Amino acid sequence: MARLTPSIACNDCPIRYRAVCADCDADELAMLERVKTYQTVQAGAHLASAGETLDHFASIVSGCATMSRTLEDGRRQTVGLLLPSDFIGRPGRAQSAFDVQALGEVTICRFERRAFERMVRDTPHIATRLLTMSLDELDAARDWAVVLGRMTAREKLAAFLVSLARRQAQGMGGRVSGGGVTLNLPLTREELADHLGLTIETTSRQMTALRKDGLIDLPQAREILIPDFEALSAEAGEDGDGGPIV
Amino acid sequence: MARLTPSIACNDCPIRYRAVCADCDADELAMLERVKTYQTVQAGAHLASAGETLDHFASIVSGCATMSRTLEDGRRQTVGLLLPSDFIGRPGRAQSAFDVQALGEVTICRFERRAFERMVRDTPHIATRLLTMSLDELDAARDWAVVLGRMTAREKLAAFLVSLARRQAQGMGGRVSGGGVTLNLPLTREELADHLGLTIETTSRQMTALRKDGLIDLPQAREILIPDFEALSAEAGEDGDGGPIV
DNA sequence: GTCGGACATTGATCGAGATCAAAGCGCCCT
DNA sequence: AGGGCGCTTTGATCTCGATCAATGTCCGAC
Repeated sequence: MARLTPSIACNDCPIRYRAVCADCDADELAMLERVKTYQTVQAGAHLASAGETLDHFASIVSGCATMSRTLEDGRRQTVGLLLPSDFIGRPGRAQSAFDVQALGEVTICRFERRAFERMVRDTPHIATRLLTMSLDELDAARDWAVVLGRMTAREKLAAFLVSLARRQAQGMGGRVSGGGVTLNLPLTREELADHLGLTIETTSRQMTALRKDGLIDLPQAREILIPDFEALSAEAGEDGDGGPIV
Repeated sequence: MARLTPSIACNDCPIRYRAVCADCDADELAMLERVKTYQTVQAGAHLASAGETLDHFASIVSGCATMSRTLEDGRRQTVGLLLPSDFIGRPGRAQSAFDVQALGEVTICRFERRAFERMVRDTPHIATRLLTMSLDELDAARDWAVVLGRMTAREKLAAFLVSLARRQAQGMGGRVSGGGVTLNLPLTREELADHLGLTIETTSRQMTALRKDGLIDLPQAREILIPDFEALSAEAGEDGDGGPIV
């Protein structure tokens, strides 16, 4: 499975700015500092809509958002989960290809479009970084296509929990202790189902099945404890190449 | 659905080099011309294997290849179809994330890795172009995830045929005449099934169903005639935003 | 020609997940 | 406390696509 690379993000957001700019002149980013604005939106708010023209880029500071498409008859598929430090917007594209919707309260850091693109143009290594980020997302999207196309409901759920655990551990949003991992599930069962390409009922049933089989514990519906990370990874059909959680 | 942008490709390959380099100094690409080599491989040949370290990039000159992953138990999912002018390899990544396999006889144009990356580094607008290409692929991968996650077998097949028709028309590999479109299907039913996330039997049955419903004609198993492109698009759940075939 | 093998179609049956329906559980509000 | 609402779980049944099995078609080798 793909590993994600640190995103472009702001200096005093609690994010991985240094990683981006270790080899970057402070001056080159000063411009961004001048135009950035913080914004906090409530659960359900649309950060972008498919086809909408955006005048800004953003990175997620806190909270969680989904990228999804809804078909005319109401079927919805989530194509990506955005966590803190993830980037919203596509350099060179004014239009969003998918809906981006806040799950809970979300704080983003916005950059005015023109300023951001000027910086990209004038700072070659930022362009390289953006390319790397895009390729990571591409790998992740294709990995997920394999899950959607060929895995069973149980495997889909296990694969999602494993990947979320890895990302939360990476972003320090989760706790790892003695082989056990605690996950805060930022999605409702419905949002989860939309990501897995399942119905809410099947998702709930598989969650119960994993619990009964001792692979996860559910102190609360939205809090998941993984006692044996390796065991859950095995359910996701991983042969171990995904690496440990930390 | 996503529109693809012309790829990086070689000068005298019958591809869209000019589009790439309209604003490019001939000198900047001369280096590539010196290191490029053509290679023709037979059906089934692996152009890359997941995890394998690649010392080159390539673009497809003729023929067709798939990007896929095979699970340990043999389940396979194709995550992308590579047609002439499509690019193989990921700048900045030495390893391939997926298997790339030739479907029929395939000719590629190879660029030595180091030379290519040097050119990317020294030619900012090439980096921008690569970013654009990656974002196109990202859109395409996410679009396909929606198909895999939420569409019925019939819709999946229709969606694939429509997108293949668009790409072949774009690449002049297909003929458009009086509303009717002829497609050369470069895939066997099995390869098609692996792309659609279905079995070979279901794929075949849906093909027959579309034929019986007059949406396609099948003079031969691998030749598909689309009498009414709009009608087939509608089967794919498109509301018309995908645009016409030409 | 006809043999053999790869590819494709069709039929019969099965089963995972969808659908329809009903509780159960938190939690806020009055 | 009790009512209402959103989220979750569980149960009963149905259906689409998978699976198992057979047959058909094309094409190249001999």
